[in-house]
Amino acid sequence: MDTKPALPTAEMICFSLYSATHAMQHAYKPLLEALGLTYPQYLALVALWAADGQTVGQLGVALQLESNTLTPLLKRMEAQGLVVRARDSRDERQVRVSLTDAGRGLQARAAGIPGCILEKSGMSLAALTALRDQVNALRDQLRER
Amino acid sequence: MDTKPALPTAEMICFSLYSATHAMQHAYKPLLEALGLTYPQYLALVALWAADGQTVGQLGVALQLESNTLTPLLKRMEAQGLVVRARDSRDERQVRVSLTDAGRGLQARAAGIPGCILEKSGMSLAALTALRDQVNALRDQLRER
DNA sequence: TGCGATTTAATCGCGCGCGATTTATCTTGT
DNA sequence: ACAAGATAAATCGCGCGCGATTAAATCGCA
Repeated sequence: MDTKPALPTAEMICFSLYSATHAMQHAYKPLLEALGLTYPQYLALVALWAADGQTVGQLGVALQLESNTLTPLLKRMEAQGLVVRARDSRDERQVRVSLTDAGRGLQARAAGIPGCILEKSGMSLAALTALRDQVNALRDQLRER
Repeated sequence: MDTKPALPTAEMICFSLYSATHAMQHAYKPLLEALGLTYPQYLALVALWAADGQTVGQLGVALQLESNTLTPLLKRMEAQGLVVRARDSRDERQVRVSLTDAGRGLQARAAGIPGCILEKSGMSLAALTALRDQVNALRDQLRER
C-alpha cells in the first residue's frame, strides 16, 4: 500500500530541498504562531533586527525576494504594528522599513527559537554549518547562470 | 549601498534551504514552461511516470503534500489533459490518478531536464548525491518530532 | 534645461501550501 | 444489521512567490 518515492537521481536533490524547506517551515510554525508571525515575516524581522531602516530593495537582496512579494508582506506587518514604512525624503522612490517598539520587542521573545530549531534538527551546529555552506554554494551556482 | 545578510547562525540553515529552493525552482522554470508545467506539477508527473494510477493519498506520501494542495493541482493537470482522476470502484473514498497519452508523452520531452539541472548546479553527481542524503536526513529528523 | 532612459515600489493575476472543516465512504463492534 | 468511529478527498480562507506591467522619481547627457 506504500508508494516508493522512486524519483530519478537528479530530481531527488531538488525534491530534497523542496520537502526539507516544507519540513523546516513546519518546525518553525508552532514557535512562530506564538508570536503571531509567519515564516517569511520572521525572516524579515531577523533582517531588520540586524539592520533597521532598510529599504524594500535592500530587504529584497537580504531575503532574495522581489517587491511584489515584500510589499504586501510588509503591509501586513505594518498593520500588525511591527514596522513602519515611509518614503525616503532624499529619494522618494525608495521606501524605508523601520521597526516599531513592538517589532523590536519581539526579538527578546524570539531569542529561544534558533536553539529550539537546532535541537529539533538533531544535528550538531558544526554539521548544520557545513550543510548550510554546501546548500549556499549550490544556490549561488544556480543563481548565476 | 549593500545589505550584509547578517542573519544569526541557526537561522542561516533555514534561510539557505529557503533560498536554494527558490533558486532551484527558478532554474527549472524555463525548462518547464516549455512543457506548460509548473514545478509541483512536474514533480507529480515524475511520481506518476514512476508509478501510474496512484491514489491522491499515495501521491501525497510521495510528494509530502496534502489533498488540499494536490486536489486543485491535479484538477488543473486534468484540465490540461495530462491526467485523469477517477474514483476507485473498490473503495469509492479514494481517487486514482492516471496518465493520459499526453501525460505519458511528456516524459520523452522532459528527458533532458535532469541533465540540464545537473549542469546548472555546477556540482558533480557524487557531490549532489551526498548533499541530497544530508538534506534528507535533516528533513526526516524535523518531520518526526 | 529638458527629455528619454533608468531605477524603485506597487499592482495584478495565478498557482501553490496548509490549517481547519466538511462530505462521502468504509470499517468495526455488538 | 446498524450506529459509532475511522479514513479519503474535497472545500475554504489566507499568505506567500513571482512573471508581467504600471507609476513615480531620479539620473544622464546633449
